[in-house]
Amino acid sequence: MFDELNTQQQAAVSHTGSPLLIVAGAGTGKTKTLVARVTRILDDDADPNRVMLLTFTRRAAAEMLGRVTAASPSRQASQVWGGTFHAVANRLLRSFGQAAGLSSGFTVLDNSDSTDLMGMVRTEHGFGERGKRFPRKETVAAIYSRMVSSQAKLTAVLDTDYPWCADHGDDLRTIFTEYTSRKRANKVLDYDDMLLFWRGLTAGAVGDELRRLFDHILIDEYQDTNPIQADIVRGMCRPDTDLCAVGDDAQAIYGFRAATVENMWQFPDHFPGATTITLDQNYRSTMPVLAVANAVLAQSNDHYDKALWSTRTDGVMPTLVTHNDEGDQSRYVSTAVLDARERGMDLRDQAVLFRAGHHSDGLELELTRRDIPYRKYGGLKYLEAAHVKDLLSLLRILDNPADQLAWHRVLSMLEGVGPATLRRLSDELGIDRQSDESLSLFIDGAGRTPSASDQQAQELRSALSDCSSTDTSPSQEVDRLKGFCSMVFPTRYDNSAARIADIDQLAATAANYVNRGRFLTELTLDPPSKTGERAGPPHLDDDWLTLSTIHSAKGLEWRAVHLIHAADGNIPSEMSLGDDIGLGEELRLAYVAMTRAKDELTVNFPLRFHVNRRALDDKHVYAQLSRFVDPIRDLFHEPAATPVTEDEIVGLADIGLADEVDTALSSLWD
DNA sequence: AGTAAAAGGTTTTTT
DNA sequence: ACCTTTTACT
Repeated sequence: MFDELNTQQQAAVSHTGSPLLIVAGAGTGKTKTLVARVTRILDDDADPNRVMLLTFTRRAAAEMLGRVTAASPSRQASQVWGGTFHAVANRLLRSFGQAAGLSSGFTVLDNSDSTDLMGMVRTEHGFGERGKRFPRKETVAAIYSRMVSSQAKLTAVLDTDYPWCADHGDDLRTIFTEYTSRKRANKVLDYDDMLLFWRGLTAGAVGDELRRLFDHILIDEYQDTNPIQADIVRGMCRPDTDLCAVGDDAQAIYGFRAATVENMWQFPDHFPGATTITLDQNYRSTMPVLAVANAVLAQSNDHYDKALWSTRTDGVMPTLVTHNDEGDQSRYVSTAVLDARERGMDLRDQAVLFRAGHHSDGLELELTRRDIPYRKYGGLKYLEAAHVKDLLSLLRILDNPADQLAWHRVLSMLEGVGPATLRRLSDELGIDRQSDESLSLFIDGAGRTPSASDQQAQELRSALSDCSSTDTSPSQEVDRLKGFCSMVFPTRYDNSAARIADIDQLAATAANYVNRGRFLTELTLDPPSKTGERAGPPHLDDDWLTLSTIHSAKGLEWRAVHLIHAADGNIPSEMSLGDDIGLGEELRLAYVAMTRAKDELTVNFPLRFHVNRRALDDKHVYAQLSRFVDPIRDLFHEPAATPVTEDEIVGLADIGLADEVDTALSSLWD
């Protein structure tokens, strides 16, 4: 493995004796180098349990460790502490949390949970009541999170990022105070808490103990860490800890989450004596693709002294295609994907990338019509679907009866329970007082539920009873609770059958776990990405096209990349036009998207797009090509706009059918 | 009074 | 698809 590396990569792998920063441009073999370095460390007889590999997603960690194992299973790479900052934080807090006054049975709140809790507090304090404008709960939660993770004062955050909320500083303070104490009382932690508590532990009494746990710490995607994460890294290092961080400042795209490239730039200051090694030979893409990517980056105000180069000087010019509207774009891309497959590129060698989750809506319809299997990453998560949250809330009250948020959600599922009844029930069950008795009280019949829901309440009580009294596995519990869901879903949701089917899928996922709490935590820290609904069960198709937001595509590569909706306002997003910092990030996003392509890059741009998301009306605007692409059009091949021919629509029987049906219908009243 | 049904308006990116 | 607001029922 070592022999296959270039000189710089080899240096990065074998370096010892001081902290190491690897500055690795896109496609320069960063993963390969990290894998080789972990391998080398284990071959040097390190105890795998004393090696920590922090990555941006759990998938990345699993993949890297898998590759270490593949070379030689005896290395026991699975023992390495691999995962995201949050996943490792969770693991450490379960064992050491007591030192910080944390109950080991805490529940983790995901984003929408914390937003809901924020909303609960907001409503209870009567903010935003009729007439008075007040930031929405999403905004309140976003302000809070930005404040916490950037470690800035509330007033500073309001000034720079939320000037229109500046008037509500005092009310926000009230909400934040209450939100925090509510979290503690409910024994729940939000994402930010996990990092804060980890950092707190390193600074506290058990700090030395923590620092003794690991001899080797490796961190991937260091440019996308926030100040707290940088503190954690410093806090986990002894003077002799072997530290290695890898990053690329040109690919920093998580500024909205308070990540800062300062962490990379200050690495030599934070870790005196640090060595820096730069990787700049790109092994991924052809020169024509890199020429475009480099030209995008060169437009930045920031100075990136990296021009990627490759020995792959052959290759086709990237293509820039202008379409009339989104429909044309969807049809063109679908056809292009199939054409590429005919030329020998499997669907799995191709990806469609876009700025925002909903940008693929139209394309997904077209792919479904043509029976092209796909998987979508990023965008709306399966876990965020209301009915899935319903079921998870049921599991959560079993796991942590102090979880007020989960109780509220569960009780509201009952017919006839609105805000008023909910308040009364909470009182009768002691939910607002975080009584651990709430669950047993409820099971034993406490809490006067409305008569309209007698049957439902009875089923709920008995289901909860079955799941809490006997020694049941998570999947059995999901299965048992499904009965209650089937009673409640039909009145609550439109397509209840499909939603109940989703519960089955959840039961299947649960089958991999023996412990309910663990199941819940892993699900929130590493949510399964939603697959296209028509793509079928994941394992039936062995070849599928990837649809992904640019953010979720980080670190991945495909032979062919189709970038869609490259209009100004989408890339860069119009939300980010306010300041140079935002704009810079959008530019890097475009750069990340383009550097995912190995052989073929196509940039698509629909001239006309609907103002309203669901395109229910015909309101539209004419868009301009992305400002990042327009100045460098000469680096692209631009085919003459070819209208989609009728041939390409063959097989789409419903085109004519819709007219037929409409005619038949109107004949009823004409 | 309190809940349910209907209408209206909104969504960047994610651990 | 979802959340909030409005209106209509009990």
